[in-house]
Amino acid sequence: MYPNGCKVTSVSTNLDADIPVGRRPRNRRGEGSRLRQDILDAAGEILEETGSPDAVTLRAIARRVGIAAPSIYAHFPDPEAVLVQLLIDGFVRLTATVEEAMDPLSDPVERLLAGCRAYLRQAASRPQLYRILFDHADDTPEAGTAGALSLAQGLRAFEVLVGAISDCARAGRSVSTDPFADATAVWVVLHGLAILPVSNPGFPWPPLDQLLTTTVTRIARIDASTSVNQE
Amino acid sequence: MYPNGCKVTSVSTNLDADIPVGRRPRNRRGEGSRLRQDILDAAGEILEETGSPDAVTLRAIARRVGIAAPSIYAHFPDPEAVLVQLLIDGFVRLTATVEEAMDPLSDPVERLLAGCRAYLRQAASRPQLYRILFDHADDTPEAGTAGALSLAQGLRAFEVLVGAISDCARAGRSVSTDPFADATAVWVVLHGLAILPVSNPGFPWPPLDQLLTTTVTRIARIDASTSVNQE
DNA sequence: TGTACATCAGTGAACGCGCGTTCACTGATGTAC
DNA sequence: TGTACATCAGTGAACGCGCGTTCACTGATGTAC
Repeated sequence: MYPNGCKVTSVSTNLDADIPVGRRPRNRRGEGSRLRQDILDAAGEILEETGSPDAVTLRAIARRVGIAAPSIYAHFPDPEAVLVQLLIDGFVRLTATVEEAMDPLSDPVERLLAGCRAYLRQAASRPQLYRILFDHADDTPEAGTAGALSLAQGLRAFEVLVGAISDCARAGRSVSTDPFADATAVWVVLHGLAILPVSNPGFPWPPLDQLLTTTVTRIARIDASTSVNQE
Repeated sequence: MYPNGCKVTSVSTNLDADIPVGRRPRNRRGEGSRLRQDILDAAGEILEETGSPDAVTLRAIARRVGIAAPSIYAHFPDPEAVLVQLLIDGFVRLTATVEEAMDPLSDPVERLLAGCRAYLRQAASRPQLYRILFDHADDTPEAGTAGALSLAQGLRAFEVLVGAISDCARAGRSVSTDPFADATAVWVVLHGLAILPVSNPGFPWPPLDQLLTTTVTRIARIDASTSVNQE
């Protein structure tokens, strides 16, 4: 929140309800864009704490960052734009994490499973953001900007998944005859595993990593004898 | 909206912005509880149209039903209670639909698949309600009341699913050794299939019913030769 | 090296809006006599 | 059969709140001379 590490020495008189604790030290000249990242961080925190995009208001962000609400207009045209940027960043991070996890591996089965695990790890790191990434219908206000990009990003990541299953089949490790349909099923499982344990913590979940491995292995029709992490 | 079928003859002067179109004819004595259902119906419509529980406000409901906002207090203590009732009803309907679809069938594989199809059909009939049923984290305000009930209802429906897979195994139609874990995986798939096609209509989905059948068959380890709807 | 000044980064007061909630009320419906 | 009256089903005005957005402003930072 205070990236330059300054302590706020003078205690705020706190007359304005919008600025409850201390005040953020102003940025040096040319460092105004730091506030932009602080705004995004604060918005992300609010989103994870409340789980509701509607709670990400200009004034809530301003309170958290320690600035006056109108200061946000210097960096974003309106609160919707903050949310859109949050979604875009989330999508980019998700696909980047999956690709980085798969890239260094050569064994096709391990590549597939590593990508799936990375997907769930990234989703779990910001569960509410992940949920909103996929749950909003496409006709939602933010779909115009973020929706188009998310589809493009998602399709790119999806091709990696299809490729991984194709590689398994080519290597004789899978008997899949329709890698695209099987990749779709894998994605469906990933989404369910990313959402349900978060929203239903009271359910007696079996070990999730084993559930993932077993299920993906069966869906992608990977020969049990050739895989390491078998049930 | 006008359950007794009366037409509103006098056009409202529309001075109050909360009552834009006509006015609802008042109920006869003893029929006050009709308004309760009208309120729930209106709230459900708002939820499906906006996709946001925050949009289900007292005043939005009142506008849609054609009453003054305070009239709702005669039937619900606050807007949260309307939403909670909506979620409870949704959960009851979901589990009832699944059980009704499975009940008349004797073949264990067909029972399992029919239950899964009924689950998706019911979810698709009110996609936003379904989403909110499962997506809200348990620490959300409405979790106190609806969360507990939803867990109980959900576990009951889940036992039906576990039983169906066990039946398949007992009948020699499945080689599943862990029906509980397999039922969990099937639920994960059902949730993904209920959510993703709605939120990502732009994705090139393969035929969903075939995707469901294939995936559930593989997860529950049902022998391909004994099942009818095989790929 | 000192000083006037432009600019950058952000402030504070104000507005109108929709919201939840309260309160006293109204007028049609049914009932007791 | 007629009439006074209790009750039911809902109204309308008002309040305080948090919100998005606007506007004129301020004061520290750096720069030109």
